[in-house]
Amino acid sequence: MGRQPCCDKVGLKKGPWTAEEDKKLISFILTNGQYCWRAVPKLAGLLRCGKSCRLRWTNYLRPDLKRGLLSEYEEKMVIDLHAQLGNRWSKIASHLPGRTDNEIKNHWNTHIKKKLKKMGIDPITHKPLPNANQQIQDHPQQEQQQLHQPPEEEQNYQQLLQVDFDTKVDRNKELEISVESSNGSESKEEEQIIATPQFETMDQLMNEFCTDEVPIIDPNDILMPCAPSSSATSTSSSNSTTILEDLQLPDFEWFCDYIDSSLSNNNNNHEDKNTNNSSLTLWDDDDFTSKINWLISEDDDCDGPLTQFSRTVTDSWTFGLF
DNA sequence: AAGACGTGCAACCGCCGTCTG
DNA sequence: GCAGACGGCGGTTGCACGTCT
Repeated sequence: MGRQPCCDKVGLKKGPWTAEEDKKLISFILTNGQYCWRAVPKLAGLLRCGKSCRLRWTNYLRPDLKRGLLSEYEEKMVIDLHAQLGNRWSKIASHLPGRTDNEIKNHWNTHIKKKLKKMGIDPITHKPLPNANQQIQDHPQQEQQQLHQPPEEEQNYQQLLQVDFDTKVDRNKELEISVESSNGSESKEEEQIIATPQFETMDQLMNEFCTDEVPIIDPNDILMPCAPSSSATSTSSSNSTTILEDLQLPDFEWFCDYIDSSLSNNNNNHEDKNTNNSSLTLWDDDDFTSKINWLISEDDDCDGPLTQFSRTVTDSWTFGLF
């Protein structure tokens, strides 16, 4: 006999999640943490299968997620990592704190692919498209010349991938990403990939990550304000800065202080949490839970922001808050 | 103004390796 | 050891929204 089925799949709801369902899922995980997705729907009062709950949580509700379009820096990383790893989106995502594999996959398919094709680069092989090769065969003299002078599109591609080192250093200072050194569990193939990055400027960058581990995010990262999205979708392009100001939300410092004191007061917990997900440190504190309860409050007399504003608006700032 | 078309993204589907009873 | 569920992953779909005609 194997395990019990995760759900009977009868009468389960599908399709987009409602704010109500989100609240239930958030409340449940805040209270119980994430341990057994099979049990989550029943215990949380959701007519969803555990898989759907897990997906919703990891791709959308997780507090350490960044929202909005990928930055130029992140996009460069995605392109380079894709050149090395292929469509292994989860691996790629593990190098980009706060980004999900789904998000990166979507961004690749909708933005980067087109960008590369426009530049004459095959998004699969990361090499010039066959047309360019054909031209080389037709004009061998040009080929010789191109050995010394890469074609324009390739130069553009290199420029696209050329991460400004100063920017990178500043960015890393800003993020202060905790890096776990590779423990040798990686496959040799992947070690080779990481050890010999395609682009020199990515070399140090790649060595700072363990490919299989999601980089531990400094709590301060989670607090970074969401950059106003330039997405075409109206829902995600709301001006979060203005909204934050309008809301007069409490200073984010309380959360930094909370994390700092929490971690310094309990080293053992810190270690345990690090092995899991730094964001999960949130769930253990009653005070924090009460704050979240306030955020998602349904009380008519004292509505939390999540109930006061439309979902699209809250999306843009709650994650910044976290 | 309205229908057609294009775009972006959340969510689903199905496969696979791992784990459990 | 085995059957079957779990969790993770990548591919795909469907819908909402924006733009074009």
